[in-house]
Amino acid sequence: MFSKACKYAIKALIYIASRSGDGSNISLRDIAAQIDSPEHFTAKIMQILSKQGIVSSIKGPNGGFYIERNAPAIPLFEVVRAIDGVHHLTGCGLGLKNCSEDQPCPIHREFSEVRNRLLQMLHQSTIQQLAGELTSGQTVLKQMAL
Amino acid sequence: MFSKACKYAIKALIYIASRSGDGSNISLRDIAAQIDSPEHFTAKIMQILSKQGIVSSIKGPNGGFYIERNAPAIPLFEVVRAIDGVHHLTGCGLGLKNCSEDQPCPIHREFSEVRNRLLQMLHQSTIQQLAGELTSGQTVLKQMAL
DNA sequence: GGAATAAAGGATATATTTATCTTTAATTAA
DNA sequence: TTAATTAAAGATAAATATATCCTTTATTCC
Repeated sequence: MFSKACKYAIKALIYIASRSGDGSNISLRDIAAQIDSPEHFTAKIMQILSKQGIVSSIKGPNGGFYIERNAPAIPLFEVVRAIDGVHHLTGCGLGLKNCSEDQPCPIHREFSEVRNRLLQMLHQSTIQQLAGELTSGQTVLKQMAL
Repeated sequence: MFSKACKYAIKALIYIASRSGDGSNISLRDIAAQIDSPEHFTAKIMQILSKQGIVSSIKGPNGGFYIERNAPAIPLFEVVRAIDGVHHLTGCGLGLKNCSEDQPCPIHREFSEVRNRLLQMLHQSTIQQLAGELTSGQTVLKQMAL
């Protein structure tokens, strides 16, 4: 559904949000350790998120990434859009160039319904809300390896 | 959502089903032309579908692929399973190894709901039903290029 | 100013997916 | 039996996604 890069991005942002607000910055190393991701690859993803203004960063000692406490909530949709783009969220399920009500692909109707659900979910769920559930221990970002 | 290979598979099967039943076999070249796919890549996909018993084939002149007219309906789920596997339909949305109600990832609940919808859709929609809609002109398998 | 820290950026490597090319095997028809 | 046709199979290439490594830039602390 989401690329690995996008999964890392979502997890990283939730972790940062769960630790941000007290003025401390979260280092890449910390992020990668907490979400169980390859550090350098995660760095690339953070750079994209940073350029897009989804996350802020500071260089140097005690530097790292952060999200302003009173920043507007970030819908998951924004993250997916930044990393995976919107095509797979809006394009034809079977890859037709101009699939529409007018000239629908064989799964147009059925697929639209499912994907509208997904879009609705991505717009409703925010990083901050999910970070809250992480902080309260209702959810986890990684698990023991087998 | 689906890999390119899977999209080709779905389109190919719908086309074959829409033309099968009168005893004629559909050649690879015909399929690739009708669904606008790379012929040799499509061949690989058809080989997988053939090995899995989802489609039948005959070599030689007048040979090709076919689906028995009175064969049991093929749910889309079977096709996706054969080509993309089930992991992305059942695994954790964020890639956790043992995501569950017990130890849920941050998007577990929201994602499960969406994906159950998708699974429901994949189980309900069948190649034969979609082929019928193609035959009756309600849907199309390809469109003019830009 | 110099050393240490941490993100940014660039270059490269690996893995996977997608695509193409060539050969082989099976079948048909003449 | 030979030639033609078509799927199957194997090998290779190209494109993309994932991952790693090295250098540069900004900042902090001493």
